[in-house]
Amino acid sequence: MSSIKYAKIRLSIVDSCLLTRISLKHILSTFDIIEKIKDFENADNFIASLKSSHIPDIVLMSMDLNGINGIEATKLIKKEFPKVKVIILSSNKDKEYFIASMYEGANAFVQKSIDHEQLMKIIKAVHFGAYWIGPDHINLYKEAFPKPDSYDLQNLYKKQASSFDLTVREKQVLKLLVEGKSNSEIAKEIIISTNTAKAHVGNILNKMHVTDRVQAAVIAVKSNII
Amino acid sequence: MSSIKYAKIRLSIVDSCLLTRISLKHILSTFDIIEKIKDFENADNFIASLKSSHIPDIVLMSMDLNGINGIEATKLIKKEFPKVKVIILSSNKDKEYFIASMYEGANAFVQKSIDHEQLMKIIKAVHFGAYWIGPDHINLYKEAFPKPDSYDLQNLYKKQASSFDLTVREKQVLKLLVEGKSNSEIAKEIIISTNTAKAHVGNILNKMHVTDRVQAAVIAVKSNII
DNA sequence: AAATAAATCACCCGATTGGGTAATTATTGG
DNA sequence: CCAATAATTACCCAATCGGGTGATTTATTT
Repeated sequence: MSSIKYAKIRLSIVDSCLLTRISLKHILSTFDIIEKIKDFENADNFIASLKSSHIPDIVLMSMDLNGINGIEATKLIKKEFPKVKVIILSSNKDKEYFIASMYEGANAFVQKSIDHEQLMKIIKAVHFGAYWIGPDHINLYKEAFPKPDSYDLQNLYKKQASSFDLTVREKQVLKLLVEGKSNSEIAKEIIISTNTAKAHVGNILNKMHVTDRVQAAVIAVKSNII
Repeated sequence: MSSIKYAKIRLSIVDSCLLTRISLKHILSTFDIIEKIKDFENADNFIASLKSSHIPDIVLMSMDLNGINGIEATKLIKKEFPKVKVIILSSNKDKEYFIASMYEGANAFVQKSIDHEQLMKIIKAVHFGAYWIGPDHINLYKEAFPKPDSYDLQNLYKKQASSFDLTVREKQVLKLLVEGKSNSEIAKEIIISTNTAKAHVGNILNKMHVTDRVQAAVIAVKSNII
């Protein structure tokens, strides 16, 4: 069987609870893919250690920590040591924890309730470059990406503005309208008369099938017609 | 060494190009983790095959196909057969392809330029449940998630509405305002007088530090104060 | 050359808005 | 219990808005 060779993995563990650190270290050290494991009781110490020398491939980072928490730690780590993969371990599956962790570039968001074999698989997948998102968060993950406007590969995210057939000038006016400018302010900005600005806005409302500028602005913002 | 055991993987390949299908099938079949490989020249045939019987664990789906494309196919597959993992193979690294694929629930978005060993690793990681996002798209991935408003675990996504200190009633009015309703329509909707609606709107404008309802609506939409 | 569309401006009119000021009634937190 | 806040309404006023209708100029297309 053509088995995949994994390079040895240098691991660090950051958790405020000593017993957790000891246990995790013990059980993970039985996998000889793991080269060495260092542990830290808080993120500050861990980050300080990165600066002095030993940079691990992966860090298992608990969410609740004394000092800076797992999310902020992820941000700092990814900023200065982007090669370090971060696996967030959370006992809380609060979706906001997940979303914020992902925003900061975490490679995995893992419930502490999983067993060590699963964790090991996740560590390997992450080491290879994968992201791991638990079943509880898959929907959030999907929703994080915008829905395509069509399934035509050429027009996946074709702005709806063009489907409204707004002219160049009208898009320009719409943009100012979205900024909350009045007709006369719009007029001043692009050097036309207030009457013309008014005419443009009227045409925009017609084309967008709405009856007032607030609706036009909301649709413009929601559908990214900048 | 405590090696991870992978269950055999049933694979399908969907690509319009016969040569690609043959070559891929040939090279992947040298990995005996792969149980059997079926191939299809378009997504319609593949999806039809799912309905008749043989459901694979993973499908390698080309983006450009005759008939429905890889993205739409992903949508249909995930809707009816959510257990099937979809790996999108694209020769084009257009970010819109990536984003749309991810929205539809693809498990990996892979450039066709990778080699078979890497592909195999990705297949394994995906089979376990991981997501794989290539280095070209990591930034897009990060940006897909909203930035936290703070690093306090209790207030990661505290809506800015509360920083505007809008009352419950005001938020209710703001919501209707965002829908493009006039003061009198708002009044009818929540059964208050037009004067009261007007007063609420005035207070909202003050609290949000804007001078007209369009700006309030735009800020509300952009900052998710629904 | 003719037709079409985009951009420009004017004038009218009734409805709506935003900014004040002021007052009444809960409700709630010290 | 008292002060503060929220929610309610009224009235006034100037400015703005949205809906018409109509007209001119300049490109672009046919």
